[in-house]
This record gives sequence, structure tokens and C-alpha cells, in this order.
Amino acid sequence: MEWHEIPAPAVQRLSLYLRGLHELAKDGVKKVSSRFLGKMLNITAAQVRKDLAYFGQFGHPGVGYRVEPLMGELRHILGTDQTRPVVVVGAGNLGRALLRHKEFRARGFKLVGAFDVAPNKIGRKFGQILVQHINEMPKVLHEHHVKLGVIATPPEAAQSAADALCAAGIKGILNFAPTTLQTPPNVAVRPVDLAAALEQLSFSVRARR
Amino acid sequence: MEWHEIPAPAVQRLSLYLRGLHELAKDGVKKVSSRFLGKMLNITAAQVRKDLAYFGQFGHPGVGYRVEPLMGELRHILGTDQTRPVVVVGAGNLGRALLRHKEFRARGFKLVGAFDVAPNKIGRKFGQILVQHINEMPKVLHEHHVKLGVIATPPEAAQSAADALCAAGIKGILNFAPTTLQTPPNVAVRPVDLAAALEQLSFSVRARR
DNA sequence: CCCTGTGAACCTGTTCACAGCG
DNA sequence: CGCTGTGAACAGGTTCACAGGG
Repeated sequence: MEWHEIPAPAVQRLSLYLRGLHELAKDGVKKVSSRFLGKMLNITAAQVRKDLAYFGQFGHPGVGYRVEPLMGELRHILGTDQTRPVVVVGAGNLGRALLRHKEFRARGFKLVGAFDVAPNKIGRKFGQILVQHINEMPKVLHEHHVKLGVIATPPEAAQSAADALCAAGIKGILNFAPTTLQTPPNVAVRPVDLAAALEQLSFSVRARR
Repeated sequence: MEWHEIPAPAVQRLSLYLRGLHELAKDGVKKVSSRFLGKMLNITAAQVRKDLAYFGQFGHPGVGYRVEPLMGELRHILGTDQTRPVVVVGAGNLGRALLRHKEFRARGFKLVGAFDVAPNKIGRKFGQILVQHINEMPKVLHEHHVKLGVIATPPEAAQSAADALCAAGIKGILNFAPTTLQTPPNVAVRPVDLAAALEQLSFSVRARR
């Protein structure tokens, strides 16, 4: 089955499975059934099996899935089996927090550059990363073979940040700005709207009354 | 139609519509068609109409939707027509960034408290908010009638943060820790896994090759 | 004529249930 | 016997297409 025709929700759950497996591995567990893994994550056993089966035959009937090998497979599928370099555009509150965020490293990503246009930010360091002027971006992207970029600018600056990233040959953008970006079709964009997440939560709370 | 039986994806798009309308209002636009609003956000016109129709009859045939009134309706539905107080547990990189995040304020949320257990964080101020010991949480929640909480702790501390929030009577939790929380059924949880978002992006990029 | 609201058709993702293997 | 992988049945969300109103 072709990867681009696998249901997006199934792909999202891959990250969840990987997280669950990571926890099991930490506890020294060697194998796990779809039932058990599902219970950890509030997902049905059938769903777990179907999702994994989209990508191959990883399980052993009568036994379950072996934890370590499956983690390797999932990391390979997600493309995080080798550390991926990432750059951040925008060194405001959020951008700086992302630069210091430990979890990224543990999950296979390494932040290798930060860019801004404000003179008072350029030249400062956050979590080992030097903030440079956005003009330096193409050079850094090329040097580290960076395919992924994060936009953490104010909304007004997000589109021009995206343009700069695309011009420099980026392949995917994680967009924290509350804006719909215009990008060429060969660039993947994933929006993360933090305020919207709170709005959804607010709705859920109201809907239960 | 009952709110809790409306498709979750439709509710998610409400936030998008609100964002689009906000932009239109800023430009002085008074009315908008489902077609145009959809084009701004890469959503089909039929989808826009169907989504809005779940909640009421807001449009005018032959005219479209009036921008300002519709914004009011959506804010009311999402529960952000009046400012909602929110607390943050965990004053690490991410927690501090959230405390200073301007967008929340603009979208109807106000951070009213921050909590941690580390002595070197307690007593410090970030973005006007004093970090207090988590023992103080029940008092603050009650004083400000807080229904929504954010968890921005390391993963090991996330469950106990959730327990504390639930014990103090919280109704909804936005969870930035990469952990599946155990909570009573009357508490809504919305996970936001930043590393998983990057994983998904990484997958999208690979899948296109 | 343009635009909304909406039932019906369609399509996609989830659940079921069982064959088959260790 | 337990557990996976998978076709078939089902459920739920999206798109279509049109009636009806300004």
C-alpha cells in the first residue's frame, strides 16, 4: 500500500504507538499485544492491528509485537531513525522555548539554527543555538541538509517566513502562527494553533453541561 | 442538534472560521460567502455551510454571512465570548512561554496562575504571573473560577499534575506532556504533542518522495 | 442570479469476526 | 489456546445537487 493513501488518522496514531512502546521499553517489557498497547493509549485492539498492518507485518500470531524491533520500524516509517535537523524562524517566547525543548532531541530531532529579523535578538544564544539574521538561512539549511522548519513568528510575519523557508528549499513547515500559509504544493505544512486548542477544550467543557 | 453529537472535525474548523473572520473584520469586510471564507482556509464551500448549519442558521441566502455577528456567534459557541481564566502547571521553558504568549489573550483566554514544585521557580514572575507552589492551586482555582488548566511539566510529573488539577475541580486539561493521562470522565483532556507534530511532518515529507 | 441550508449519495475510516499460524 | 492480519459490514463525515429566499 502506498504511504500517501494511508488514512491520516492512522499515521497520527503511529506517534502514539511509538510513545507507548517507548514507555514499555523503559520498563524492560519485551513484547506487547495489540490489546495491551491499545489499553495504554485508549485505542481499540483492532485499530492498533489495522494501523500497523498498513505498513507491514510486524506482529507474531500468538505472541504479539516485539517492542524494540517495532519501535525501530515506526521510527523508520516516521523518518526519525536518524536524527533530523530542524530550524526555527522567530525567536520570540515560543521560538526560544522550542529551542530549549528537550523532548525534540529525545524523539529524533535536532534544532540546528534559529532566525529572526529583530537586531536585539540576533547574536543571542538560547539552548546552545545562536540566533542569526534570516538572510543566513539558506546557507545553514544547505550546510545541515535541513528539510524541516518551524515558524514561531507573530502572524504578520508568518507568510514571509514561509516564503523564505520555501525559497531556501525547505520540505516541511510546522506553523505555530495562527495563519493559513500559502506554499508551493511540494512543501508540507502542519498548522499548530495553540489558542485554537484551548478553544476546542473550552467547547468540550461547555458541551458536557 | 445536540452539541456533543456534532462531528469533532467540524468543531475544530470553527476555530479556523473564527480566525478567518477575524482577519476579514480587521480589513473592514462586512459580509462573506461560504465560498470566499472557504478559499481563505482551503475548505470547500459546502463544508463551511454544513459546519455552520450544525449550530444554527447564521447566513442570509443571496448575501452570505455577516462577519461581525458570525464572529460573535462562534465565540459564544466556543465559550470565549467572555474571557476565560486558565492556569498553567509547570514553569519550565514551555510553561513560561505560554505564560507570555499574547495570542491567548487576544482569543479570549487569560492566564491567571502558574504552579510548580521546584523551589527555584516559585516566587518568580513571568509575563505578570507569579509562580506559586502547587499547594496554592485549589485556592487560586476557586478564587478565579478557573475551569481550564494547562499541563506543561516533564512527562514524569504530568499525571500527578493532572491529579492535582482534577482534585481541585478543573473541567478541562490541555496536556503538553507526551503522556496519556488518566482522568475522571467529567474532565476533558486535549493532548498537544509537539514532537509528534514534527514526526507527522517528517512522515509527510517522506511520503511525497 | 447568487447564496444558504439540507437531504441524499458517496466515500473513507473504524469495528467486527474469523481464518490461520505459532 | 492466544494473537495477528484482513476481508466484510458498519458508521460517520464529506460532497453533491437542488429547493427556496433575497
